Amino acid sequence: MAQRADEAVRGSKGEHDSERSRDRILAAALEEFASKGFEGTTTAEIARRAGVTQPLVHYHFESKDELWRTTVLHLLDAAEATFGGVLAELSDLDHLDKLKVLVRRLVYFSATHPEFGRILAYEGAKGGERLSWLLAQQPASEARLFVELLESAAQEGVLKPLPMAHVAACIGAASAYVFVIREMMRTVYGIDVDDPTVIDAHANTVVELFFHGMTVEDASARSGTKGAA
Amino acid sequence: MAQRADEAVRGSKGEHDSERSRDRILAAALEEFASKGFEGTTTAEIARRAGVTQPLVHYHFESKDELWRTTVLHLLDAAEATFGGVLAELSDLDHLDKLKVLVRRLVYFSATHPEFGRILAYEGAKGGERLSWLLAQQPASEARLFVELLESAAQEGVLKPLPMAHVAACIGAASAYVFVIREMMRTVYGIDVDDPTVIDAHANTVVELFFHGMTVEDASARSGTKGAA
DNA sequence: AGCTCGCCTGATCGATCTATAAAGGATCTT
DNA sequence: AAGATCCTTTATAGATCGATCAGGCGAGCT
Repeated sequence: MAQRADEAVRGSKGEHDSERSRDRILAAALEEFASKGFEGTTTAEIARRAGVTQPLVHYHFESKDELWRTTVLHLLDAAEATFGGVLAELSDLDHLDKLKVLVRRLVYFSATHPEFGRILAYEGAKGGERLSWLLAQQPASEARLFVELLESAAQEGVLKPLPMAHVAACIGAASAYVFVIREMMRTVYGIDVDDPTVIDAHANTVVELFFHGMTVEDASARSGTKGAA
Repeated sequence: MAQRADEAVRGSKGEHDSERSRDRILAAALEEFASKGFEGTTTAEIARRAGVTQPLVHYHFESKDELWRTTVLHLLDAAEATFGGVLAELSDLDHLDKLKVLVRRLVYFSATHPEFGRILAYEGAKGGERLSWLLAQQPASEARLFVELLESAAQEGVLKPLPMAHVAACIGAASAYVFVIREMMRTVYGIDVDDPTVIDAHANTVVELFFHGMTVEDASARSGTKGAA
């Protein structure tokens, strides 16, 4: 119709915008799929948000399903960029320090890519083909790798003997959830999870909670108890 | 069509089944809304799952929206049954014990009513009228009450000075998430979150993690470190 | 200039969506 | 036995869904 928004902004350069349109559609799809789930998302709304017509979505992406998979692959690329090779980079550290870095990175990733947690919650709840496909891409094996690291640390004696799959799930949940339920955090607590200060505070809180607990244990005056505002 | 399933089971008694149908629709709606979100759910699928025809859904509930609200109200009733008056019941305990009981109850509620966490994640991500309505029913104020309890404990010196809204969010997330992403826990870790043993293990893990942390702190041989299988 | 190729749009199809209308049948009242 | 009431169904309206198709338009090649 009338929404083309920035055609004029690009000016008379007349450069290709095929890539441009495709990217806009992908970005719009990410928002839509993350906030309404697969079934609740319509290609028409994606197109509207991207400022293109609905058939163009099917020109660039064969089907709604393929668009979803492409969207998720982009998210997984971002995850790869954040976590890829991190274990090699941290190979000099002991298990505990390794875990701390990983947890902070997980919080950071969740804050910058809350859509991942949302899609995971959405698909992880009901199962089905899309979940199987998603997990088969790699995150399942990476999750198990994280569990193995926890178990190594436990065998080493630096972590308590806990069911590490549960621990991993708890850490993942605590890291991601506040960013997943963005609007609720704002409404209930008045917290803006996009605020970098808030992200730091959350990372500090998660690390402190999971590594040392929230209880003040007698007289142990640990050093790094920096609970931000 | 042909799905009436249990008409014969009821036998010749000829009792009213209006209540029966209504309840079946509500139960079906709960499953559907929780697993596909509001937009992704169709009244036809709810009817199919309940074994009734689609117009009957609109006979018992004015609209899809009203059906959603009624469904959520039922969930909130269950929450009220689990948490209502619990603070009075625990008024003799100190803050730390109070919190431990509350956390265990939260895990239990999340395990028996995973739909609540799913709907909360779904609506809490995107905001909007339904989220506002949901929060206005009461859970927002109860969440703040929980935060206040945490803050009291901190002022008393038994908890560390942490941003308690974050702590509350972490506890809620860690308690509920494994049950929310039921299918994913099964696929990735092979854990069946419906197993009572697993629920207990999770409660133990959450309490241990949040109160004392997962790190083995020097020589402190705490008593209650019962990490299940 | 004419042709081709890639990007994009308008028109539209069949399926499915929420919701309504009309009527069938069981039960109860009188 | 007739009528009223409640629960339920079939039929269907009007909107919207994912997807297809034919055509338009601009850039680049010949």
